[in-house]
Amino acid sequence: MSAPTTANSSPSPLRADPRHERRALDGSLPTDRGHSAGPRDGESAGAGEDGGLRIGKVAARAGVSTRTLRYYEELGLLEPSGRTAGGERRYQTQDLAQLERIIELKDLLGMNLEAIRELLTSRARLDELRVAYKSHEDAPATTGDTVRRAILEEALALQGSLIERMDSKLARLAAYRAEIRASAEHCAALLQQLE
Amino acid sequence: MSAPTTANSSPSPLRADPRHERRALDGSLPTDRGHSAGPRDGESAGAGEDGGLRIGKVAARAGVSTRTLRYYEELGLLEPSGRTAGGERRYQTQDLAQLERIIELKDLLGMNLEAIRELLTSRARLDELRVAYKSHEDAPATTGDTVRRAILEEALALQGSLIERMDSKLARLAAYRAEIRASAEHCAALLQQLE
DNA sequence: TCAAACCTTCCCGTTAACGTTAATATTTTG
DNA sequence: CAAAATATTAACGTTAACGGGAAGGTTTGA
Repeated sequence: MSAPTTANSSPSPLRADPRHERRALDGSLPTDRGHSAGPRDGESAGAGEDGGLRIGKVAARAGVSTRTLRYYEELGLLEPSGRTAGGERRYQTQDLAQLERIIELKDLLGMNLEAIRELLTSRARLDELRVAYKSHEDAPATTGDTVRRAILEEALALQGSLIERMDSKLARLAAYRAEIRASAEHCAALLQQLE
Repeated sequence: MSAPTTANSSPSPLRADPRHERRALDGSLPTDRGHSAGPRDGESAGAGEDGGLRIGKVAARAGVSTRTLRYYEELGLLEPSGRTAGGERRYQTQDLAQLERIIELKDLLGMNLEAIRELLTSRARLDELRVAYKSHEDAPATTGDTVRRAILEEALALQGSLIERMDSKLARLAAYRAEIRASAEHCAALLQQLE
């Protein structure tokens, strides 16, 4: 039911990983997908070579409908990194990751899409902060420290509230589980007596 | 499609008599039964002394609307233990507990009301099973054991599936938390460096 | 090359879970 | 006991989160 291809090697969001060179939500991917003389098809038909995945493929992989993806885009939750000249959406790896997050937040925390959008906006903000942090890394300490501190503190606050939220849910879930568990053990004990 | 004439006074045939006292599950609301000399109003309004709580009070305590309570009743999720001669709903302690469960299941597990109804039906079934179990407690072991065993096994299966469900959710939630947590700690470390 | 498959943007429909209002009855309280 | 508060049923309205189809353009595989 879940995506089998769990390339779950997602690094910590705030980790300074230079490989992740994604700018802001500009989405200005070069629509020029020239046929360079290369391997013309990796292995899957639905996926463009380097242009990204088509919507149908993404939907199938994530177990949602194409309508859902377009809806998420309409709400500002998930924007494909690019489009073809003809206007087709092309999703890339980070878009898939984003979709995963959306689905997780929806299923796990039961958040509605608007709340998720806000949260993801915060998350995007964190990415921005990270970039900003890096860009101030070599600034003179006099002004740079102030900026860096502010950035980190904002990030910490964001994450703190998220964690708080999750902890609350975790605790309540655990309590509920314990309740059921106790009753189950009682049953089990009774069954034991019959042996 | 759905007939508007919802038989509101249809006692669930499968429902055990709800008058017996529940013993697990607190369901303990501040039973301010003490009307000693002092601030006399306390909560005189809304709560009948022994007839149970009126719908408005129950709704307020649970943080839902009266409409919601009636809706839950319409769906067969929550039926007040009694009614007044005039037809007003009167909720008792076990009804409040039931409402709590509904809300928990909705919020925590993100279940829809239909699924909750099924689950609660199962739970009611468990209560029945317990009653049946007790009533067979002094039956001759030849036939009694068979019945008891079947009862307990059904109960165990029900609880097992519930726990499984919760565990899955717990694990995923914990994983998600860890992810956020790691990034937060990275932030904290960076902040530390600035000191 | 060319049909099949897939995509695009509207736009209306659906379902769950209530909200809201209306017209009326009941309960509480001064 | 009468007013005020709260309740009842019934009916229609709303919102979120999509589903589904039409009319037409784009990509793709043979």
